[in-house]
Amino acid sequence: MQLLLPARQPFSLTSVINSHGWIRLLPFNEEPDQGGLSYIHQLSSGSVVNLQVYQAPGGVAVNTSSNLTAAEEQETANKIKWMLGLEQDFSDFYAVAVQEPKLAHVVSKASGRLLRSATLFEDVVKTILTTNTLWAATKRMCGNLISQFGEPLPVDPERRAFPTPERLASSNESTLRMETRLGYRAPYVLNLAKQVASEALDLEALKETDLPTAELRKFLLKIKGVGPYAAANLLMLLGRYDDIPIDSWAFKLVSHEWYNGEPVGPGEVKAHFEHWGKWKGLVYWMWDWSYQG
DNA sequence: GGTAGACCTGGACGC
DNA sequence: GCGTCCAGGTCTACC
Repeated sequence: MQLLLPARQPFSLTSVINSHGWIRLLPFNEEPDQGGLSYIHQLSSGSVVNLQVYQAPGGVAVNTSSNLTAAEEQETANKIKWMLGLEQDFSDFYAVAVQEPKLAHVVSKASGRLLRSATLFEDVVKTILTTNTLWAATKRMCGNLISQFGEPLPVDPERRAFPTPERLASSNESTLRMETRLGYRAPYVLNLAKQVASEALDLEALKETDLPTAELRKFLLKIKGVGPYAAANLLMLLGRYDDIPIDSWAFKLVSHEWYNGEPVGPGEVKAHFEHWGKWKGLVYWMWDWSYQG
């Protein structure tokens, strides 16, 4: 079956897909032939579906691998709206970005939306998996989590959904450490899964919270395994752009852009984006860096 | 609040 | 093939 979902204009599915590396982490997949994406998702009913998303006039078309009940259809629509930021308004950002040549592409490509997972739990776990490691290892760890704990897609059991907090909470640190190869991150992921599964931690509520960004950042920093970089990354995914996810790559970019390759620290990175105010994180993310490493 | 060392994996490199 | 070094953020202990 197919759902048609409107998007606040301007909207570009290609820009969302290319917004960062999430598209290369399972259970996302690119659908290069048709310029879309697919995502294996376990609905709250327990059903596992393949959601194929394509650009359509005024928004996106979502093809599902099986027929959905009315409740499942509504849940799917809500998830896709969140994942693609269909209702996000970037007109204020475009108004300031158009004045900066390094951001000219943002307006012409309708960029700004960042690809999100269906649940904040999945995004927090994936963010933890990006820390202190190389991208190839992040992909491997994420793939291991899904292959070992994710529910299979009935029509193609090789493809699986991201594991639920309940499923991961029923695992143990040794398995996550040694078999899933999460290393020292294993207790962080297990602890997070247990907190979410027991409802001691309601991550989904953070999607709608009106907490000031500083308070939200403090909240995220209380999660074991989430430090300054991970918190800033998650704030970006939550639509809060007044913090910059500063990692070692940020130092290289800023060093090359403004310091002729000389070593820089967090202070220099922040200094170059401070005047962008509430948009500084997005400006950093969308900046037209010529440095490729 | 700031700093040092440990954590863990895998790629690069030298032998 | 083996051993060593290094990169990559966060945690804890300590000052």
